[in-house]
Amino acid sequence: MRPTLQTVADTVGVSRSTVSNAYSRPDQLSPELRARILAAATALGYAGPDPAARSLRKRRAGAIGVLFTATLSYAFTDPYAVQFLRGLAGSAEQARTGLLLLPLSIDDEAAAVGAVNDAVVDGFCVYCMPDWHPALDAVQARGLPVASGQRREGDGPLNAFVGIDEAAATRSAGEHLVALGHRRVAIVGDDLSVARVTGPARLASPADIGYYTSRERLRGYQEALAAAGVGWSSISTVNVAGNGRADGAEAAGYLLDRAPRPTAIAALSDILALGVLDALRERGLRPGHDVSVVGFDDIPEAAADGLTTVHQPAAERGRRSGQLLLDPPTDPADRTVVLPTKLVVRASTGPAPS
Amino acid sequence: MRPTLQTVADTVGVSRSTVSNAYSRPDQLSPELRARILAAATALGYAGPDPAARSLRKRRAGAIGVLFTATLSYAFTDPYAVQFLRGLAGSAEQARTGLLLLPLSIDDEAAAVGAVNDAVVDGFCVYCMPDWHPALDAVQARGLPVASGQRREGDGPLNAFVGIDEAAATRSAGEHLVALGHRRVAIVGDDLSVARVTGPARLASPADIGYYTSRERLRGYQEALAAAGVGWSSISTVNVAGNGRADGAEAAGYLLDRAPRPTAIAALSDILALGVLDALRERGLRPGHDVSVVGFDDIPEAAADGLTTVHQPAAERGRRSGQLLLDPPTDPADRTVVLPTKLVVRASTGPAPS
DNA sequence: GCGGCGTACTGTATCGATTTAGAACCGTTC
DNA sequence: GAACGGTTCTAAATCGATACAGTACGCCGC
Repeated sequence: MRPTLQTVADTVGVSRSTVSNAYSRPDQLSPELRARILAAATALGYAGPDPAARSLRKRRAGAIGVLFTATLSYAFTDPYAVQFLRGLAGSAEQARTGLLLLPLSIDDEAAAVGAVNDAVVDGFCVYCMPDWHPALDAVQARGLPVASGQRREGDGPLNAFVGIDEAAATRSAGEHLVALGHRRVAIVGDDLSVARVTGPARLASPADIGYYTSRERLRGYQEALAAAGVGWSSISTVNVAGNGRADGAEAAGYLLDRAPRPTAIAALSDILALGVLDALRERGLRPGHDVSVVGFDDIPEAAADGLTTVHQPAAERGRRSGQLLLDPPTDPADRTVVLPTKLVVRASTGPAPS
Repeated sequence: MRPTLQTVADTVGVSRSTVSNAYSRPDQLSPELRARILAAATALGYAGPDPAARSLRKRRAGAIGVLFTATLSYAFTDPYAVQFLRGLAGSAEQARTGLLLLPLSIDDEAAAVGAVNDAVVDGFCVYCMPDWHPALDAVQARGLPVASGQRREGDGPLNAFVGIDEAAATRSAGEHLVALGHRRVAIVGDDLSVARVTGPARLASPADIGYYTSRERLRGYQEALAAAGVGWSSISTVNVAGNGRADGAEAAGYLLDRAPRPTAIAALSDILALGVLDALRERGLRPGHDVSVVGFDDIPEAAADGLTTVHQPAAERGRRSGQLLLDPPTDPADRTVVLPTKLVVRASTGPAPS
C-alpha cells in the first residue's frame, strides 16, 4: 500500500495537518518535529504531497492548456509559433505555471473533446484552430478563462482576445501592392480550407474559410484589391498542405509555371513567402522586379532575405495571452488587446513589370 | 456556489454515481435518465466532471512532463528538438496523453524543484538537463516512470534510457577527420560548462562537463584524436551561449581569426555547424578544402548545405521515450534502448590542407 | 490568581469525483 | 414464494491532500 500523509502522520504520531505543514508551511511547526517527519517520510518511501490531490484541494492546476490542431512538427517549424510560445511560457513561468500542450486531432473530434475535458488546467490558450472544431465548444463549456487570437461566435464572457487587426494588416500590404501597380495578384496560404473540407479548392469567398486568421487576412487583401477594381474572381488562391518553406515553393511553382503569371504573390506567412522566394530564384526570376512577394509575421529570416512583410509582435501576443489567462481582469474592456502591426517594405516588392 | 456531481444528483433526484455514469459510462444507465441528467446539468451550469478530482481518483494525470533547462525559444530553434518532441507527442497522443512543458530555471533551483513536485503527470521525460540539477533528484523522488537520454548516477530502477551511443558517434566522426589528415581540430558546443559555472572556460577534461550529451560527445572526439596521437591539451574547445546559428558563427570567428587556424571544426550540433559554415563563407574560406566542418544530428538543412554530420533518429528517440514512459516494460532490460547512428559524409569535410 | 497573548499542534470539514458491494425490480418457472 | 440471470440504480467507502477553527500550554504583567 502506497504511503500517504496519513501513513506518515500515524508513524510519527502527529496529525495529518502537521505532516502537510512540514512540507508546505515549514514555519508552522518546530524544526525538530519537521526533521522527524521528513525522516519518517523517506523511511516509508513517501514521495511528498500528491500533486493531484493538492490540485483538487487548492483549486489550482498549475498549468495552462495550449490547443493546436497542427501536428507539433508543423507548429514548431514556424518561428512565429516559437516566439508566441516563448512569450506565453514567460508569463506562465512567472506565475509558476506550466504549459500543457494539447495537440488535437482534426479528424477524431471525440478524442479532441475528450482531451480538452480531461485537461487539468487553469485556463486555455487557443493557438490555431478552425472555428467549427467542437473542441472549441468544449473549451467554452469548461468555464475557464480562455485567451485566443481568434474571434468566434459563442465565445463566453470570460474570453480574452489578444491579437492584431488581421484584415487591416493585409489591407495595408495589399494597398502597397496596388500602389506599385500590381493587379494580377495571387495568394498562398496553408489554412484556406473551406469549412471541414481540405484540399486545393477554389474559394467562392474568403468568408467561407474555417480559420479565423486566414479568413481575415484574405479579406484584407480582397478589400485592398477591390478598391483598385480587382475583383475576387481574378485573384488566384493556392491552399497548401502545411506551413513549410517547401510548401511555399511548391505553391509558387504552380503559379509561376502557368500563364498569365501573377506579378505579385502574397503569402499568409513568412515561411511560405520564403519558399516562394526559393521558387523564384530556382527559375531565375528576380524578386521585386519580375515578381513581387509579400509575407506575414516578420520572422528574423525575413529581414535577411529582404522580404517585404507585415510585422506583428509574436512574443508579446504570447506574453499578454498568458497574463490575461492567469489573472483575468474584471473589466471586460481590459480583456481585449489589439496589438499594432506594421508593414515592413523591403526589396522583395517593387513596381509591377509592364 | 459551484455545482458538482452532488448538486446535479440532488436536483434530478438520483445518486451521485448515476450522474457520474451519465458522463463517463453511458451504457450503465437508460438513455432517458441520462438525457434528464444532462439537461439538469446544463440548466445548473455544471461544466462536467472536474478533471482534477477525476485525476485524483483514477490515479492518472493524462500528461507527461517534459523537462528543459533552456528557454523555450532556444529549445525550439533546433529542428532536432522539434523532431524529438514530435515523436514524443505521437506516442502521447496515442495514449490520450498531453505534454506538460516544464521549462526549468537553472538559477532558481528551488523554483525548479517546486515545478517538478507540483506537476500533475504520469511520468517525466528528461530532455536536456545538467546532471547536477536538483530538479533531477526531485524527479527521481516522485517515483514515477522516467525516460531520459542521459545516464546519471542515482537513477532509479524505473528509469528508462532511450538514446544513442554518443561517444561512439563522435568517435566515428573524429576517426573520419583523422583519416583525412586533420590534426588541428577545434570543438564548438553550447553545453560545455563545467559543473555549475558558465562561460568560455578552458576545460581540463571532458569528464568535467555537466551535461551528459556534451560530455560524451566530447569524449568520443577525444578518444579518436588521442588514437592519432593528438592530446586533449592541443584541442581548442569553444563554449557558446546558446544553440543558435549565430552562436556557431561567432564561435567559428573566434577560432578562424587567430593563428594557428584549426584545419577542422567539429560542432556538437548541426545548428552550430551551419553557423560555422556561415562564418567560413563570410571569410571566403571553402568548407572541405580550407577548413573541414562536422556537425551532429543530421537535420534537414544539413543535407542542403552539404554538411558532414552524424545522423541520429530524433523522432524515433521521442517516440520510444513516450512508449517506455506510458507503458513501462517489466523487464529492466527492455528499458534501455540504444538507437543506431550513422556518419553521413558530405562536402564539408575533405583532406587537411598541407 | 487571573486575563491576555503567542506558539505549536490537533480535529474536522471539504475538495469533486470514482468504485464497489449490494438493493430493488424485471418476467419466468419450479 | 423463491430462485433464475440480468439491468438499473443507491449508499458508502475511497482517493490524498489543505483550510481553518479550536485547544493546550507556557509566559508575561499586575
